Amino acid sequence: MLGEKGNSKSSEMQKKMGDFVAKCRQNGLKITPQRMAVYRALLESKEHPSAEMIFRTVKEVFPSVSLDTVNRTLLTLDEIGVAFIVEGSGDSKRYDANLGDHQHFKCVKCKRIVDFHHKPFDNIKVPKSIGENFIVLRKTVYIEGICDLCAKKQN
Amino acid sequence: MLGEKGNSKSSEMQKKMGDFVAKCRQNGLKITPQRMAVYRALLESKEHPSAEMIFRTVKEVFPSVSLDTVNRTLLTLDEIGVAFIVEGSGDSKRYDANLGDHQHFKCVKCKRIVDFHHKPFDNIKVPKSIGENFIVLRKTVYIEGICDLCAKKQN
DNA sequence: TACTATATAGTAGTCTATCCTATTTGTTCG
DNA sequence: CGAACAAATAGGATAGACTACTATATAGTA
Repeated sequence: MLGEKGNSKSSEMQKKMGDFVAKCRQNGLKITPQRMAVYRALLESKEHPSAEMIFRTVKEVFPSVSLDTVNRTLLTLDEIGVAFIVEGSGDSKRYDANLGDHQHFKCVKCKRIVDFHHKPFDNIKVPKSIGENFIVLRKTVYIEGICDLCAKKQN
Repeated sequence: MLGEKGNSKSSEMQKKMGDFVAKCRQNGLKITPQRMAVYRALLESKEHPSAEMIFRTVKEVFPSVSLDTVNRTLLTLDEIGVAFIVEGSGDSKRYDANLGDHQHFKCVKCKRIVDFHHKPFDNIKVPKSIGENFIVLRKTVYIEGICDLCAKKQN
């Protein structure tokens, strides 16, 4: 990309990288150049990249980096809380023939999807910034967590 | 969901199958036994099954059915509006390092994810039925649709 | 019954993500 | 500063989800 970043942006970045190093140490994680590069690539991306996209970016600095490293690192970022997996992404397609109003809770462990129905969630108002520019097909409240069965297993 | 009467189930099912046949004819789709079996399997499932789960069920009636047929059929069900793909499922993992409050709009065509921030969505109250039984990790308003760029392309 | 467009089975291929193992590298501690 | 150990990595193998392809079969119809 052309165009140098302004000084404020660059120092902002430096602060975040510093915080990241601290967070890694807190969690007993080693500071490897690959890990730093993955986090930096994610920070600099304005999209919400997939592992593959990050992989391509990091490869420019570390031609020998493996996709597995990128995947592992991204999961680590999620685990230590400096990044997260965008809601709902990453699992196989699931189907629903119940056309009535309802919402879904999804267990991040066992991938079970549980229906619930909370009337206030049935008709959410779409903010102007979205409604004016995009065609909205669906809007829903989506809850993720750990279901009762998986919670029991952990104890 | 709660509140389903056992004795009315079979006639309820017959009605839905009849509606389905009508919907197929409306859309010029042939009534094949495989298609009926896939829809029936989806209707009867209380989970939100994946193609693989439906495949296993249908295979009990049609041992020779192929996974491809199940996949195609499920997509068809989505297209004619008698079923749908649970929000957010089916795409590759996407990452986000922005920890501030915000929500996501996802384009179903190009998979682009656009941030927006609508303050009323920041602190959604979880209904008791969920909060009491499950560990809630994330709750968010999730909007799906077609983005401006993809909408242009279609014209 | 015969025709035609659609649907299907079976297989191959693609894409995503994880697993495995030998090797390398941070970090700690002497 | 240098050795030792645990953690991380590269690269290839593997698994799973989905799509593409093609020859065959079938539903709808005239």
